[in-house]
Amino acid sequence: MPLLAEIIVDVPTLQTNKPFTYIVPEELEPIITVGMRVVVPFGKGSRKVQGFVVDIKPQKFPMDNGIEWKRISSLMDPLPVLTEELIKLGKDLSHKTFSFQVKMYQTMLPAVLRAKYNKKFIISDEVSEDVLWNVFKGRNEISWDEAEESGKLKQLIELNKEEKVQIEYEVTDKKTSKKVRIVRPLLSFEQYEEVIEDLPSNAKKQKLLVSFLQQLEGKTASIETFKEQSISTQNINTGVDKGWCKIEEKEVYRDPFSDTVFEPTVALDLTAEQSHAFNQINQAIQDKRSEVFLLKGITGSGKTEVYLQAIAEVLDKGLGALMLVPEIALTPQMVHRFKSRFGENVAVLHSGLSEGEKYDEWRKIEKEEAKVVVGARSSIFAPLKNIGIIIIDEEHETTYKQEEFPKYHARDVAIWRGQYHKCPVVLGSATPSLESRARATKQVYTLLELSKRANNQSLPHVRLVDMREEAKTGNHSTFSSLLKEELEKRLALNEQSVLLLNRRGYSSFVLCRDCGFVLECPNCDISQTLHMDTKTMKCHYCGHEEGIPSICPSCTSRSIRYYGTGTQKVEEELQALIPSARIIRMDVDTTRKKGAHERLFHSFEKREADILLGTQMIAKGLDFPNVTLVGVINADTSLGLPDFRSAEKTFQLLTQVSGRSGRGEKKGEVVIQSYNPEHYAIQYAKKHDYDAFYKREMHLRHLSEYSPYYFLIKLSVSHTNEMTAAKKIAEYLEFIKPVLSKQAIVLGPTPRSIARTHNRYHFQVMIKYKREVELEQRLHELLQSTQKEQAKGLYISIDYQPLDFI
DNA sequence: AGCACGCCGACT
DNA sequence: GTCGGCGTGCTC
Repeated sequence: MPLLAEIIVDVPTLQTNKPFTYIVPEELEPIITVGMRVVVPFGKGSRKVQGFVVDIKPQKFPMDNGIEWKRISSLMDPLPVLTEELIKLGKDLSHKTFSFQVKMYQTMLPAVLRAKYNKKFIISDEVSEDVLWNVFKGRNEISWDEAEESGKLKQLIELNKEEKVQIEYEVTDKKTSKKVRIVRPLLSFEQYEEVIEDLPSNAKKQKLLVSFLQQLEGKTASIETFKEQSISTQNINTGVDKGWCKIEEKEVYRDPFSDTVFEPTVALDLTAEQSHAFNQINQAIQDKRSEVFLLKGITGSGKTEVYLQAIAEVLDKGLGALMLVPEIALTPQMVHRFKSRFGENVAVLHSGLSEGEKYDEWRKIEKEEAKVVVGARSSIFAPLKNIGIIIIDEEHETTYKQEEFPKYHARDVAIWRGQYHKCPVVLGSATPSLESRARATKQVYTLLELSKRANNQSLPHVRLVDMREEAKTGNHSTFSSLLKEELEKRLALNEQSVLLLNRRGYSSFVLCRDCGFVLECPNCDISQTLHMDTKTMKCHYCGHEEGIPSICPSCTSRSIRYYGTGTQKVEEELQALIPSARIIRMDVDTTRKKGAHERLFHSFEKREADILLGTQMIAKGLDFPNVTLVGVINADTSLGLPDFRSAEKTFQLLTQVSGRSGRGEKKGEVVIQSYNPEHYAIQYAKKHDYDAFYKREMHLRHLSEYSPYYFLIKLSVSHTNEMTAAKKIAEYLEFIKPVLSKQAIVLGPTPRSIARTHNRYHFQVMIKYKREVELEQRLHELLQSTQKEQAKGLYISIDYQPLDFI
């Protein structure tokens, strides 16, 4: 009985976002498996496209509803690249995130497995001598691109109509494996003995070769090792000719860490708190329970050691472990700790690797050669077959939500996979997101707390500097006298300092230099953004607009102006202020090159500099024992963002960066400069009081009806014509409104902050809601019913639980 | 996405 | 009269 395969084709449109049925050719029947990539003919011209096999079933009836099935052309993989789990996950996620199923599968796989399409012309009938030589250059095929370049495209299309040449579609991928050439000895020890005896005495190189082959005792060795013995490839070739050995190709993995030595480490003794957390997690591992834990541990409390020991338990049971970090390039120390503890069993996936390196790491996981995966967001799709634990470190980080389509959140995926594998999910953070903390209060998650630092060192002492006061005393520089003094003190003591330049988002807003006032929207309680194009202040939520104030509405001062600072400028100022200081600057400019992060961090670690000056990227999980001072140059920038999470983000950032101080023997200090030192986010960060901040912020979120009390959906529309875009979004809103309950709150429609990009006008609507049973379905209907308009240049996008509003 | 079918304007 | 414009609809 013939087999049928259900296939998701690589045609990202709504109409094709479902499986298509194909006949499995007889010769493929024994090898085809669900999860493989295939090449299938698709559409009128039966052009070849890539597809994913999502189901295989026997053909029960000759042809059920009059559809004539086509046959699969070929397989692209010898083994499946997607597991049944990932196929199901991709389907669920595409629905949840309003994106196409193929796109989901493509994001799950390394980029080299993405299809590459080639169009080419093939001679199928006799052609004239002129065509053969001038168009095809003597060959019997020519690629579309080549034909286009040489200007022969028209002629070829003509020939195609005459059926003299055919157009063919080729599907390939960029997959490459790195191969090394190895030498295999072919004779026995005794036989080599004889060969040596028979060699003429002047054949020195050959003698060397034969005795080396003899030493190998039948094992293979790379050509490189022969070269080390000063045996050239040519010498080996002579050996091949004489039948002493042969050259073979062997696949090797590109190892991005090949030149790093990892000293093995053993489990450390756990503190009482750590043990308690570990036992709870371990219980879930042993019971195979899909419990979600929120591990809230202050900076330096040893969360990583708890992760490591939990993973060790998982490995003991023969299962795999998945560990997510915000961005590996920024946390080389974390990778180091994992490699040191679990050695070869660790696969690392992050954006700093080349496509080939990523593919090799991915294959190690697929072949179950590595059971511990450490990586950034997309590693949540690692093809581990039996997962025993999933950990998301720094769970509050926004990098876990992908900003492009498909807009998935790694935390949601983690929980999905945790349920599938019946394993615990651990969300770790010193400053959990309000959403997660609230879920812990409602006992959806289990809260585990680490309130003491592992080295028993107390948290650093934090001092606030009121920059308004500083200005009054005539100091208009970026550095307060206290911060300058403290920096000089560290220099004298030969201790190190970390300076944070807060540039989150660097959205422009106005701030009063005398009283710290930031202009807020009267309707939305978030700061308004400066728009130089229209010379107005705008609210990104509701579209409220007003003039740029020239006098501070709060204190009538004239010092109200645009606020922002660049790293390079600060570095120059700092160097002028303390000429003897050795400074490392870390920002997008100095870290653009591959491996630059590691190099700079390493240099700082070796004490080649006194001060590490950088943006957000220096705030995360770094552990430098010699750092005793952390300075925050401008705590306010992140407060001024037009985002209801700006206080939360500021609190998190200040807490994270403060935690970099005093991790060694010596006690740490923190100096925070601010124009708003009385702001609760800054005050609670100073006191290291997460719980108080949480209570206060939850109260405010409740009052202003934001997350976690309300969910959010963002609908955006864009068009080259401003009127069309505006009209359409209003129309779509009218379509959605009837299914909304009275509880739902609609904000907008409003033009987007950068209202026009790429000559398109953008409008958006936010819907805040608690429970809307029909909303998701209605939005899918909206996408379905607007296909014609979408084809005509109207873009519609839906962002489920967006993290930003800009 | 890409290809065919189909119904209106300027041409051998 | 036709060649070809791209609007519309479908792809196992």
